[in-house]
Amino acid sequence: MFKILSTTSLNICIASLCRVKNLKNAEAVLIDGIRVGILPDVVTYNTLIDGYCRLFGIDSGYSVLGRMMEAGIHPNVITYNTLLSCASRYRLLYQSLDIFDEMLQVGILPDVWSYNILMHCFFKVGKPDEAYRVFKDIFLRNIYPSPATFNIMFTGLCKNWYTDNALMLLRNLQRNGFRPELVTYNILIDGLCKSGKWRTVKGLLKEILDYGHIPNAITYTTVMKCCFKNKMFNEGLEIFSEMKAKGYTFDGFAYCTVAGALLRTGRIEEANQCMGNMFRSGIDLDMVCYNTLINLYCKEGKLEDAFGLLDEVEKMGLECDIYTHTILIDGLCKAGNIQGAQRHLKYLNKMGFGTNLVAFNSFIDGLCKLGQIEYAMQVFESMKVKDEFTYSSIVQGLCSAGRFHLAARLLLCCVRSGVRILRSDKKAVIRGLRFTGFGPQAKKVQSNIRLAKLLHY
DNA sequence: TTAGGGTTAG
Repeated sequence: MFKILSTTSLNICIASLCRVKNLKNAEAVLIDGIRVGILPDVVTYNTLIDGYCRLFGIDSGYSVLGRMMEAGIHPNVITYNTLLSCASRYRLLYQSLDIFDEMLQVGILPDVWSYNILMHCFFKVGKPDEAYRVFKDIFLRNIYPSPATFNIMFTGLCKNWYTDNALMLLRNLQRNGFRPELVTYNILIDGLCKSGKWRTVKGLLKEILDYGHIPNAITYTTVMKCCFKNKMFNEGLEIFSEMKAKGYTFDGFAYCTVAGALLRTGRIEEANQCMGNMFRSGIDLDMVCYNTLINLYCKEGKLEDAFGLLDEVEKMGLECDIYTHTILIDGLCKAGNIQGAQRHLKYLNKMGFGTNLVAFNSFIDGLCKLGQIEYAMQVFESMKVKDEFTYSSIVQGLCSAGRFHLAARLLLCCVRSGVRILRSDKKAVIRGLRFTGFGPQAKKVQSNIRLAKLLHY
């Protein structure tokens, strides 16, 4: 057992308990310490504030701050940054701004971390312009930026689809002597991959080497996923082999990327082999690995195994997430078990996951494929948010039911709102209208779609 | 105290 001899050892002990979310014991250690004359300091309380914030949210963090003040210990910049990062984690922008103000009011000067966290928060809530203002503010106030300042900026720009701006910023900074870290390149490569800018990615991969960086497991996984996305399957699998040879498959990331791509393209047997290799490699499996395994069982039609694994995972104390449940709902729909899927959708809601577009899309698709178009339409109309998947399933469902006019209306509505459609959906509607004797209408739909597309692009 | 890769639907 760890012996508490000083405030430092008290802090180390409390920090390790907070890390494993054991706040009860952390509090007990604090009381024991005080009893034997080892008094807590600002580090002790900052650690506790972080622990409470992570487990129970910002309000409980503030109540620890109250206790801290009662104990006569003054908060410092780290105390406020901890509260700030908690607010940012929950995307509470206005609370973040309040904390920033409060910090100034109590006479604590925000440091580069405070600005970094605030900038990150603006990006998270989809306000890149405001984030950029914070970024500029750092320089205007003569605060020395940290490497994270730039990386948060690049991540935010890429995640908000401003990859061109991110690249321009990189070039500007480089002209002023900025030397990008490997992390910076990984962020940009991921953003560019997701925007389909494969040629620029290739250029950056060369540049990494010019700077003397060695691409790591993250670089490889990012590029491998990009290959799969661009239907460059063999190239992706070659990268996977290279990763194995280099010892970069020490966790589940690469295996799950490969298995996910194989499952999406119907290569079930190969996905099975890939997951088997992951198992045999003896790496620690996390929730994403289990989700991929559950997905594999569902795709193989082994629903019992999928639910059995769900039970096992829960018994192990791992927390199932929105992916787990969506995979299961899709599995149930594909197996024709609509009632089961409906039950699971309700369960999802009960568990506080909120409405999930992907799960509802799976449900609508399941209903359409089973010919329950009336029910599918009811669900469709009740959905506030719809995307290309929702429209695609319902249009195909309506076509299968011979309701081509309604399918055409929805298809047009979809294109007019800027949502892209599959060529197969358009084909099904046009062909259906023609074959049922509505040739002129089919032509009109075709030209309307063309016009809507022109107006949008 | 902040930043990078993997898992869901047509």
